[in-house]
Amino acid sequence: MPRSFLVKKHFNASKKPNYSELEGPTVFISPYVLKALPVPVIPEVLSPVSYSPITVWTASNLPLSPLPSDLSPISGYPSSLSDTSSSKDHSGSESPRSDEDDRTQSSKLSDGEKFQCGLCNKSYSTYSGLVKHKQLHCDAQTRKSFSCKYCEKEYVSLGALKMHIRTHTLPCVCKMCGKAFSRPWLLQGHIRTHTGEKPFSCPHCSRAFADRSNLRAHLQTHSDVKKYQCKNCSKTFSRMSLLHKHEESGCCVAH
DNA sequence: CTGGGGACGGGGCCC
DNA sequence: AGGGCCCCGTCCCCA
Repeated sequence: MPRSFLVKKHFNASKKPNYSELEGPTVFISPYVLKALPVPVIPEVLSPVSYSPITVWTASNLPLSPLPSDLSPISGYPSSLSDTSSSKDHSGSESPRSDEDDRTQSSKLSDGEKFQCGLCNKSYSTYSGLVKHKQLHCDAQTRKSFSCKYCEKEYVSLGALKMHIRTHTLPCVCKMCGKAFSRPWLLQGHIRTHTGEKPFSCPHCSRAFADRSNLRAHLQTHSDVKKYQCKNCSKTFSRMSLLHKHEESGCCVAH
């Protein structure tokens, strides 16, 4: 499954966004453009978008700290522990349990890791580490998700939601054509379409590409056995889209 | 119709 | 915690 589809899409994905209709803070990030253009550049600091007070979670109203009392696992636990949380957080996938179960499970473990998440069994040396984990992952999961106010997408973590919201606000604007992008590096890639810069060269031929993904796809054309293979006829393709076309056309085997 | 290139989206990882 | 980058992917267009 493509990672882009880890979230539900409720709109026609084939439509490209109408950038001009989307509003939000803008930031111009390309030093190249800054140097090249006589146009006045106003680098605005990317600030949180002000959202209307509705019930869905957004980047600005997420219950980061403290959690609502009905969600907070804090009661009954020491609050003065330093935050020396253990290894990186990891989203669990087990079946949800109640908050009370969580508190019961968040009990003392071994010497190094004393607090355990009741949902994914991940352990932390401090209670605050456990709280941070639960806020960003497991509590979010048991509460379904963080929902975007601009669309109906849902995310299991705050960071993912924040990143997604940028796809609505599109804060990175090309000074040459006005096109807007969600992330600075997307804008940088776009600027190469203006400058003609192609920093990604094929080691097998003289071609160069502005986009690393396009080079990767191109490299497939040099391979005898390509990455995407038809299950029916074993024919291989350089791109998944070509494989899909092949399969949809009926392949060479009757279904 | 097929294969390939161009442009771009988005989640995850790393610093 | 946030930004940059990587990787994987899609869509559109054209030869």
